[in-house]
Amino acid sequence: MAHLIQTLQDRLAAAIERVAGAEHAGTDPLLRPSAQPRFGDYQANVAMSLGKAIGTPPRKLAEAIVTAVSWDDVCEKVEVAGPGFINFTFRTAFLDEQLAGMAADPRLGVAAAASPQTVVVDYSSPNVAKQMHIGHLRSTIIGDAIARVLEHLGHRVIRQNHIGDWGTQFGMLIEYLAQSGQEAGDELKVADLEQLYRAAQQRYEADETFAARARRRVVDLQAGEPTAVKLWKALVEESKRHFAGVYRRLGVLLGDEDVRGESFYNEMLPQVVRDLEALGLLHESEGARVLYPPGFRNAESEPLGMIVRKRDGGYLYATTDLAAARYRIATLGADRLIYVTDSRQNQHFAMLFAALREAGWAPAGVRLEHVPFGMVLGKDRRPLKTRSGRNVRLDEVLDEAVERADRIIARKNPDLAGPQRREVAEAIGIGALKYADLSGQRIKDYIFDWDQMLAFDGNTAPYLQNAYVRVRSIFRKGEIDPRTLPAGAIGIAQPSERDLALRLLQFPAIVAAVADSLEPHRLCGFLYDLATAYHRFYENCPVLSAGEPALRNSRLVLCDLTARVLAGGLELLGIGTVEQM
RNA sequence: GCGCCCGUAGCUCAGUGGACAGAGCAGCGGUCUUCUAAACCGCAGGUCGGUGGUUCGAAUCCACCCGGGCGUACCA
Repeated sequence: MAHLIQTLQDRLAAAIERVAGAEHAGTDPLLRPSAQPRFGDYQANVAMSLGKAIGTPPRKLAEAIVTAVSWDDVCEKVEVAGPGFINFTFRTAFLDEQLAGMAADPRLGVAAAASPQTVVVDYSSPNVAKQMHIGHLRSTIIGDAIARVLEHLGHRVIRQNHIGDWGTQFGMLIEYLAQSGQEAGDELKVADLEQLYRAAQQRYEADETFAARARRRVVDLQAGEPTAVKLWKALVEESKRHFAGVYRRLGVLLGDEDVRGESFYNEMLPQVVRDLEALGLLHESEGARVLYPPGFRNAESEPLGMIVRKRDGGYLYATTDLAAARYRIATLGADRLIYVTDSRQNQHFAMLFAALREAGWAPAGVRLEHVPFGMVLGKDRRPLKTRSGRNVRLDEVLDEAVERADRIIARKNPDLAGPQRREVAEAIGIGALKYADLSGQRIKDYIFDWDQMLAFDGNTAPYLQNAYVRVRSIFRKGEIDPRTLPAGAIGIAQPSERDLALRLLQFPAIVAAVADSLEPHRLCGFLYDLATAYHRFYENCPVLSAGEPALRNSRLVLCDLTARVLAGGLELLGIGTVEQM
């Protein structure tokens, strides 16, 4: 079933073609929700811009568009106003019908993509042998939301957790483990990875003999020497267990099968360089092999290059990223590559994409996208750190989120206790944390503020979760199973019902917009507006005591639809709901 | 220096080239014998960093400037 915006859009396209000719058939009708109720439900602004282009007075063109096709089945009123706005007011019966269709649809009107794509989403990417910290939060949460949305739309989503499991730092870690009696083959038990890392680093800096042995271990590892490899593998395995624990708690859909670390591409690196050589794209600079994508300048305004092979023959992240992208396109069959990393890597990805195009490894049809995001700042507007200046550990952040949520629930709803309260605290705390990260424009830095993210007012997860709870509480109180409701029972009677209906019907378009823009905050904004519309409805429209059975049924269906969109929308963001809070 | 990003109410943030710029918090004032008041309603609060430009129309697009952040090859 075409959703209502699509219906209007299609009809506008037909009208424009009839009035302005086939060459303007594809013109965007500039359909928007109306700025004010007196301008109807939706407005099309196409007449002003198109009128100018084809030399017809906008008002005249608007009137021609209005009379070119019939709107009667959809709109009770179509008016031309001001300089050439076309204002549409839907027929209530049409809205009823649309809502009924949405209510009967398990996908809530969100159609699966007509031509599914293979999309690789690269996100999270923590480092082996280190605790996950606050710096991994945004990539993990935003990337997961994006992957969920694309998957829901029927795309084949391949998650890639590009963990940092390779590099010279493993020399000191291996040497440290070996010296502390860790036997190759033992399962590694490292309670605190961060501590191990620091200890190894300290030793490396203080002890020259140790450092020399550590460097030797790097060579061993690269050569596949069994002891070095075993210890390295043990480190990777322990780290993956740590990551999995954090992901489970965060409700992030990254599993072991999604882990494809830097080491995976090792054996491809020489070939990458050879192929770039063969393409004539590499130049010599101070002993390194360098690719210069056009348009990049360094501090001295000389061409800025990507080093793909160091003077000493080693490879860098640029080489690995090239190999990974090529693998994802050629082997995994990706139509779209998405990288969710902080905005500081903007230039790196711009160069990487330019290089991929230049090498012909990313054909024109493949979409390459960096999804940049800003930093997490403390209230002092400086990057968030602990008092001692260290990175804030993610598991500590999660604990604190749940603790704080638990305290709030204990205060506000003393009836809730025991394991149920714990479960609710988990959903509220983690949800609040994730939502705070998702609800603003991702490119901006955001200020990490417990009180704000856990507030039950404003654009927060608890507010949305509470709106859901309030809906569900109606069904509990009325002892009604929403599945037994007749979906077709909707009959809008009140203005606040109509506002709620229009809001609900936007859901499919919003999900599509998020999939295209990769901006989850749009979905957040929508859910917040929906919850607000529901609360107004809730104030004005008694449900259980609605009197007439038809009205009561209609409102119950509206309630259920609201609950399903709220829960479904939050689910797309990776945030859970609870029945009571 | 060059490049990228940010600048909207006291604070935290929305805002798709369209009609008088919107929320939440904080402030002031209302509304619970009635489905969770964890809510709702109202009042007050703005040279949309600045100056030009494009446009019938600019917070939104362009140029320059002012603030702030980040990047600027042998880490990732």
